[in-house]
Amino acid sequence: MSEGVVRRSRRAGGERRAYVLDHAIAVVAERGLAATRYADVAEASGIAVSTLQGYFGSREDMLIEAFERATVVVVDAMNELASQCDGSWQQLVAMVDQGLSTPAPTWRMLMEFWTAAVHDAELQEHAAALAKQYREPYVKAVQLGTERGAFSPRFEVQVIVESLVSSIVGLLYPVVLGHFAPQVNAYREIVLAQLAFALRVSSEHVSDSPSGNSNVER
Amino acid sequence: MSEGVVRRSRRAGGERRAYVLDHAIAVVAERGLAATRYADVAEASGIAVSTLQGYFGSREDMLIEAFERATVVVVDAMNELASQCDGSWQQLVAMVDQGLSTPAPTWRMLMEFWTAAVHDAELQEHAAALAKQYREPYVKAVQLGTERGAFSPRFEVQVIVESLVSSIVGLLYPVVLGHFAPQVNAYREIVLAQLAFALRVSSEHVSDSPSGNSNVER
Amino acid sequence: MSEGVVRRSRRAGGERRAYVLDHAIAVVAERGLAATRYADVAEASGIAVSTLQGYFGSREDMLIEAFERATVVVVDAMNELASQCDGSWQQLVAMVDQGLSTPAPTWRMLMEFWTAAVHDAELQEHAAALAKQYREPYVKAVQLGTERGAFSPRFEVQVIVESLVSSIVGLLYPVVLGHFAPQVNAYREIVLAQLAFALRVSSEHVSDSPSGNSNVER
Amino acid sequence: MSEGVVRRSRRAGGERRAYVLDHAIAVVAERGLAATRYADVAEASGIAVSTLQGYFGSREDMLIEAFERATVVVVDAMNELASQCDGSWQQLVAMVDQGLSTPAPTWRMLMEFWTAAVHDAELQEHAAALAKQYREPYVKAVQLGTERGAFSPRFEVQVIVESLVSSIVGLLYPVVLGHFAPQVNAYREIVLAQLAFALRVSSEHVSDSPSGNSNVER
DNA sequence: AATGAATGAGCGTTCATTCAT
DNA sequence: AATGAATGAACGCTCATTCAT
Repeated sequence: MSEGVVRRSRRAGGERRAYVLDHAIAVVAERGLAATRYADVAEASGIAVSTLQGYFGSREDMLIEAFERATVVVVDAMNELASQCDGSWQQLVAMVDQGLSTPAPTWRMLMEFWTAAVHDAELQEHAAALAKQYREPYVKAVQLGTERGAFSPRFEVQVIVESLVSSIVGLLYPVVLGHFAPQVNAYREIVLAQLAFALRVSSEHVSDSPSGNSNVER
Repeated sequence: MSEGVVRRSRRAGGERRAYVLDHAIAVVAERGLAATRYADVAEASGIAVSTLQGYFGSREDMLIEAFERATVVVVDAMNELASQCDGSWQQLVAMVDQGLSTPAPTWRMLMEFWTAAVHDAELQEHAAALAKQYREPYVKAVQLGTERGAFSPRFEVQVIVESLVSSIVGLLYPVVLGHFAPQVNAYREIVLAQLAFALRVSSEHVSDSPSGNSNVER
Repeated sequence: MSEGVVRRSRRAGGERRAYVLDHAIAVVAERGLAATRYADVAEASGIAVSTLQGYFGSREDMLIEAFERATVVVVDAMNELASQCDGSWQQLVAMVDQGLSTPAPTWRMLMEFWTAAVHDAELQEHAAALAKQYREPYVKAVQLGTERGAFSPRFEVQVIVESLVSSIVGLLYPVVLGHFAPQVNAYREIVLAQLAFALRVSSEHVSDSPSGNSNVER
Repeated sequence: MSEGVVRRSRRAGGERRAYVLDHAIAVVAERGLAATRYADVAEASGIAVSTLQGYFGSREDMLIEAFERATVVVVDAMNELASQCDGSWQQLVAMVDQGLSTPAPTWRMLMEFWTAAVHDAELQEHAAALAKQYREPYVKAVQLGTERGAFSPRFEVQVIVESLVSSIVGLLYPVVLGHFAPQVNAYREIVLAQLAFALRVSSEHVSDSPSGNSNVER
C-alpha cells in the first residue's frame, strides 16, 4: 500500500526470482554482460520482460543481483573449506585445488563483471567486497599455520595470498579462451611450489603433495 | 566474421588512420569496448564519424584494428628483448619485469578484448595469435637456456611458460581494479622463485636476482 | 466513448468511492490530468491500484467521475446563492464575488478538464452541461431583476451573462500561473462596472457597492 | 567537429525546422500537448522520428520551440499595432479587436501550453515572458494616452491592462469549446465599455465606438 | 576524400490492464 | 470485495549506417 511510484520491492518474485537469476547468469556467461538484454533473459527464462522489470527495477540492478548470486557460490564454497580451518598445508592445498578447478562458466561470469566493474563504480564496490571475502579464508589459514609453527613466511601474509590468488585467477583467460586448458595438474604443482616457497613450509608438515616437498628436497 | 561485400579499402586514411586508432585505443581503455561509440572516437580524434566509417567500414572493424595495433606494441616490446636472446636467467628476469610493469591502460585494453573475444569468433582468433606470439620469446629463452645447460626444467616448456604468463596476467585485475597494486616488488620475487623452481636454475647462472638465488640457498 | 461492455458496477466502493475521488481531484490539480496515473491516486488514497480499477473500470472513467464530483461543488455553491434569488444587484454582486474568489485548486481542476475536453467528445459534453448549469443562476437573476425593473439590459441576457462569466474565468490563468494574483479587489470593481453598464442598473437599486455607483457619478 | 555526444545543434534543420514546427503546432492544437508524440509530428510532416530528434534533442524541447514559434506570431502582431503607438482610443480599440479575433487554433495552442505550464517550471517561465510581452503594448498605449490627456484612469495602469487582457482571454474556453462563439460583436462592445470606464476616456477622444460614449451618456 | 544530414532498427522503461487468489 | 502478480502495448531515445554533396 502506498509504495512510491517508481519504487518496486527489491524482493519481489520469491522463488521465481532465483529462477530468473540463474538464467540471467547463464545468459551473461553466454552472450557477455554488455550484450545481455532483458529480451535474452526473458527468452531464456520464459518470463515476460516487464515481469523482470518488476522484479529488479532496472537492467543494471538485475545484472548486479545476478553477479551477487553467482559470486556467493564461490565465496560460500571457499568459506566451507575455511570453516574447518586448521592452518595446515593440506588445507591450503585443498583451497588451491578448489580455485584451480573453478568451472569455465564461473570464470566467464567473473570475467564479465570484473571487466564491467572497471568502468562502473557500483560494480567496482561489489568487486572489492568479493575480493576481500575471497581472500579472507586464505589469510586466516596462513596466519593460523604460522602461529602453529607450520609456516615461516618470507613475505607479508597479504602479499603471499595475493600472489597465490593471482596465480589462480591467471588461469582465467587460458581457460575461457580455450588455450592450454588441460594441463592444470602441472600448473597445480607449480602454484603449490610457489606457495611452499613463500611460506617456507616446514618439511614435517608436508605430506600429500609431491610438489610440496619437491621444493625442500633440492 | 569480416570481409563484408562492400568493404572499403582497408588502407584508406593513411597517416590519419594510425592517429585515429591511437585515440580509439584510449577510448576503449577509458570507456570499455562495449561502450565505445563512433561518436566517442570522433570526439577524441577530432575526425567526423562518417570519416571514421570511410576508414574502417564498420564499428567492429575499427575496434578490431585498434586491438591489433594495441597488441602489436606489446608483442614488439617482447620481441625486442627476445632478439638479444641468450637463454640466460637474466634475460628471463628482464622479460618478467617487463610483463609485471605493464601499464594499467594496456591491461585494460587487453582485458576488454579478451573479454569480448570470448563471445566473438574473429576476436578469438586474434587472441589466440597474440597468445602464441607473446609466449614465443619465453619458449625460446627457456629452450635455449636448457640447451646451454642453464636450466633443467622439471616440466614441459609449454607448461612452465604458461604458468609464468598466467602469474603475470594474474596481476591484471588487481591492477585495473585498484586492489593491492603497489606491492609489485614482492610479487616479482615470488614469481621469479616459482620460475627458478620450475626451471631448476643452475646456481652458477644466477647472479643479479636476490630472489633468484633465494631458492637455492635454502 | 464510455459504457464499454465489461463495465463494472458504477457504484462499487460505497463511501470509499467518494474518498478516492477527492484524492483523485487533488492529484489532478497537482500533477495535471495527463500525468495522473493510477499509481498516483493509489498512493494518495492508500488504496491499491487494482481496487481503483474495480471501482471505476478504467483510468478515463475514474478521471471523468472525479471531474463530475469536482464541478458539482462549484455548481452547488452557485445554486445556493441562486436559491435566494431576488433579482437584485446585490445578489449579482455576491455571485460575482464568489466567482472571483474561486480557489486556485478549483481553477486548476477546471482548467485541466476544459483543456482535455477540447480533444475528448465525452468530456466536451460534460463541459457543455457544466457551462449551462453554471450560467443558469446568472441568467435567472438578470431576468428576474429585469422583470422587477431593476435592470434595463443593453444586450441580450445571454450575451451579458457570457461576458460576465468570461471576465471571471479570464482570471484563471493569471491565478494558476501566479501572475498578478493579488489585485483581485480592483479587478472586482471593473467587472462590476462592466456589468452595471450592460444592465443599465437603476441607481436606486444600487447601494452596497462602491463600484456600483461609481459608474453613475461621472 | 568534436561536439559533445548528446549535444545536438539546437539550430539544425534550417528551413525544414520551421516547416516541422508548423506541423508540430498543428498537431498540438489537434491532439493536445500531452498526447503529441514524435510519431504524430513525423506523420504530419513526413519527416522521420529520428530526424526530429536530431533537430530538437528531445520531445519536450520540440514542443517548447513550437510554443515559442506559435506565440511569436501573436506578440509580433501586437507589436505591429503598437509600433504606430499614438495613445489614442482608436488604437486600443484596434488592439482589442485583434485580441478578440484570435483564431481558435491559436487559442488552442495557448491553452495547451498554459495548462502544461502549471506543472512545468520551464514552460512557466516562457508563459511569464509571453504574458509580459503581450501586455507591454497595452501598457504603453494607456500610458501615452494618459500623458496626452486622452485618458484619466481610475486604477493603476497594470490593473486596467490585466482586466482587459483577462476579458479577452476569458473568451478562450467559449471559443475552443464551441460555446457561444458567434456573438463576439456584442462581447466587443461590453469589453470596450469596461475599458472606457476604467480609463475615463475623454468624450472628445471617442469617435468610432458606440459603446465608447454610451457609458458617458447615462 | 571528407563530411553533414537523414534514418531505421533496437532497447529500456512506463503504465494500464488482466488474472488468480 | 480487495489485492498482488504478470504482462503487452506504446513511447522516447541511442546509435550505427546510408546518402548526397
